[in-house]
Amino acid sequence: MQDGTFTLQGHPEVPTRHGDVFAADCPTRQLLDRIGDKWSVLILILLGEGNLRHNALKRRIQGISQKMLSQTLRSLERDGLVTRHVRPTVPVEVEYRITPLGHGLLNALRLMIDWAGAKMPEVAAAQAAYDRR
Amino acid sequence: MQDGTFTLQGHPEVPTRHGDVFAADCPTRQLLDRIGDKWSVLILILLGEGNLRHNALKRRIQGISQKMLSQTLRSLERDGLVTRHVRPTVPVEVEYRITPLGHGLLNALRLMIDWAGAKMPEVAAAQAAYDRR
DNA sequence: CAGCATCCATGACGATACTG
DNA sequence: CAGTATCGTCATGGATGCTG
Repeated sequence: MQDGTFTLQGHPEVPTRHGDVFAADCPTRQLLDRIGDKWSVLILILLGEGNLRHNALKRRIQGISQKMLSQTLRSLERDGLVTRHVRPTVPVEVEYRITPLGHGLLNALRLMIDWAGAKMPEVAAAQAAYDRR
Repeated sequence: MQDGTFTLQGHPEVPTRHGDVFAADCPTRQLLDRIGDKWSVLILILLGEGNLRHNALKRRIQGISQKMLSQTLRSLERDGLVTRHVRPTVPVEVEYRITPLGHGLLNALRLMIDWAGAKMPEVAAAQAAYDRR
């Protein structure tokens, strides 16, 4: 395990040897840099349910601009999380599919997504309490 | 479950009723808005290992500015994920602790963090392949 | 030690217009 | 239909200096 890497398997004991660097190349930070944006996870979730074409995605994700959809899809494709399939009809038909790697990520996100659904109200309550002091 | 909420428990079947809105108030999006920033998760991980004072955190997280550390800690405190404890010594001593809510989130992130450690190299490889075409 | 205030650079994102 | 190009706006975050 290189410096700046941590896996957080156990708990307190064995501080997982992240030296004291917690470097920018820490994988968790790299991942968050990619999926921490406004649309990536949403797109992954939708593609996890089935292949979709550009416009279908656009319709499902209300509020996304055409530019951000393209940009995010490219980024996901570049990261090997989705693939792009063109059928040379007229006009062209482009379908996006999630890759096994992308599906693995989606699985890893599942707990987080469920936690959000269950606990964000508590977070909102904490915020309200904080703000009202 | 309100519109725009999804939990992704099962899989394809039962598309989890997110209408077609996928609204901005979807809890996952809200959560990502908060932890998708540059430092929140890192701080949570460190505090998950034990209480730490301001400067201790600063030393552990190389590269964080004083401003961002303060700002992120406030945000986490506001969200009920960490608490701030002041000892009125001279000079003051401020310790930050993770809350049960924060610990729950950390648990929910564990899979994601582990995935990052295991699979980010694959992502990097995919990127390299994409860029070299 | 802990932390706020200020200034500034960068980039994320949205709106709009145009192309194969 | 599936994009690219361009422009403007705004938020994020870094650097610096000051305070109790």
